[in-house]
Amino acid sequence: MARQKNKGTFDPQDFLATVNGGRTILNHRKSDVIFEQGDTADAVFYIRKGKLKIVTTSAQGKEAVIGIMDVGGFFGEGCLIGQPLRLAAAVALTDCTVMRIDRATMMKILQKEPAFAELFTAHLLTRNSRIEEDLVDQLFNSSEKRLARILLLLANFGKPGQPEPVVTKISQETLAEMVGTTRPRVSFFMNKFRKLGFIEYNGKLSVHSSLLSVVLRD
Amino acid sequence: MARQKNKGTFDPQDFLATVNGGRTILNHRKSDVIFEQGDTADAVFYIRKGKLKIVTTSAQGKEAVIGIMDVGGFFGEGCLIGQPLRLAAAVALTDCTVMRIDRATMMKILQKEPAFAELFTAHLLTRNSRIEEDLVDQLFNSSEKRLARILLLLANFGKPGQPEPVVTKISQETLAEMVGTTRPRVSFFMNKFRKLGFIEYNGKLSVHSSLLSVVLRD
DNA sequence: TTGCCGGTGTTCAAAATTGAACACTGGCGG
DNA sequence: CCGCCAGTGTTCAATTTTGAACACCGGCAA
Repeated sequence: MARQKNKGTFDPQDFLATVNGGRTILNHRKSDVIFEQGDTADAVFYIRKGKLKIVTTSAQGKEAVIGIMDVGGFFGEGCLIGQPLRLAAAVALTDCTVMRIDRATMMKILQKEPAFAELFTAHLLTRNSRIEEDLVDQLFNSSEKRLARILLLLANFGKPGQPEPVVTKISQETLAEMVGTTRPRVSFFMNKFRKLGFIEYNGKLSVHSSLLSVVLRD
Repeated sequence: MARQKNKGTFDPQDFLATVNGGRTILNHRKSDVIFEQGDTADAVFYIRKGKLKIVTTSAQGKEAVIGIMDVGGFFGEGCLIGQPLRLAAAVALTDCTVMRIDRATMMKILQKEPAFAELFTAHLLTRNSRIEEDLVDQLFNSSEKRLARILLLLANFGKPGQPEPVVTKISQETLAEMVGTTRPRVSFFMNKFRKLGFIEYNGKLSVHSSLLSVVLRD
């Protein structure tokens, strides 16, 4: 079982690193599709390394990024409450390593191991509040502010470290999908931000804290 | 403690009905504010009776309804991951009875009682997928479709029962906040829907399943 | 009865956003 | 070297959305 040698204890981190009943480790290259919208949903995933995006495609073919998941995050949880199919695709943004956990295994372990359940609940709460913020952002703010916010978030603002926040290359197309607008709009505002000295970019992108003024003004 | 007489067992429903360490029952009248945006966040709430809305107000004074919570739902969970202040207000839509659970009590019980944790996790997952849907709706659909969707959801579509779905009175202003648009827009589309026979309303509102065509078309 | 008031129906110009188009760039494989 | 191509900068008309305004309709208290 998912139990360690020192019997009687349970370490979630160890559980999430060990291949065993119902758990497998998968390696993906950048841009790989981990699952596709419409696939049958019978497992939850945990990210051990890398970053990925969750993308939905509308009937008209428009795409929207509804989440960027990072190390330590879970995704594909919808299947735990009876969603039979994936409502969105998961696409690797970098090379990444994920652990796949069967739905049944996941449910069992959530019941049996409070320490694990706690970890998972914390993830859900965090994710919850992030989506709520995204929704509010969408409802209240112009695309200019939304873009500024996304750039700041990508640059890990709020987290310690990174005195000069740099984001790895990301296309305007993807930014547009994340912000919920069109590419020309992103291009327009990126240039505006650059002219104002809020960001710099040639190949890489660096975001200055002065960009905050865009989000905060008015 | 939160333990029943028949020692050794734990019934979440019973727990959520019994006043005891860290738990209190509160009764609210329609339109009462259960907590305000900016209040200190030190408790989670569980709805035993009634319906309420979660509302955020922007710096510019615009309001947005980011959730309608019903019997059996939790709200105010943000405090469990260190949000010190309420990011939104909770306002009763009907008379309602809620149980207030101290943050500390909630965290303890989540650790100690798997059955309760399971209930809570299920709530989080459901809420999660609903907000995601709301976000996607906002990103993809026009205000006309969004209004149609909200009306259908209010009429409890998807749930069994209600052959002729009727919604209790709700102002166009509130609808506008839920949909994320302006009141004139709501007025315009409501009349359009009425003319097309998708809805009826004098005092009460009834929603026909034919309204689905608006959401599905194109 | 009168006057107030919340909720509604409607209009309209201003502003934001879309979507499609076109030219330009730099890298990369052949 | 050349051609291809993804990503970018830019334009612009069409469409959607906003925000403010005004009139109308009950109900209800004075």
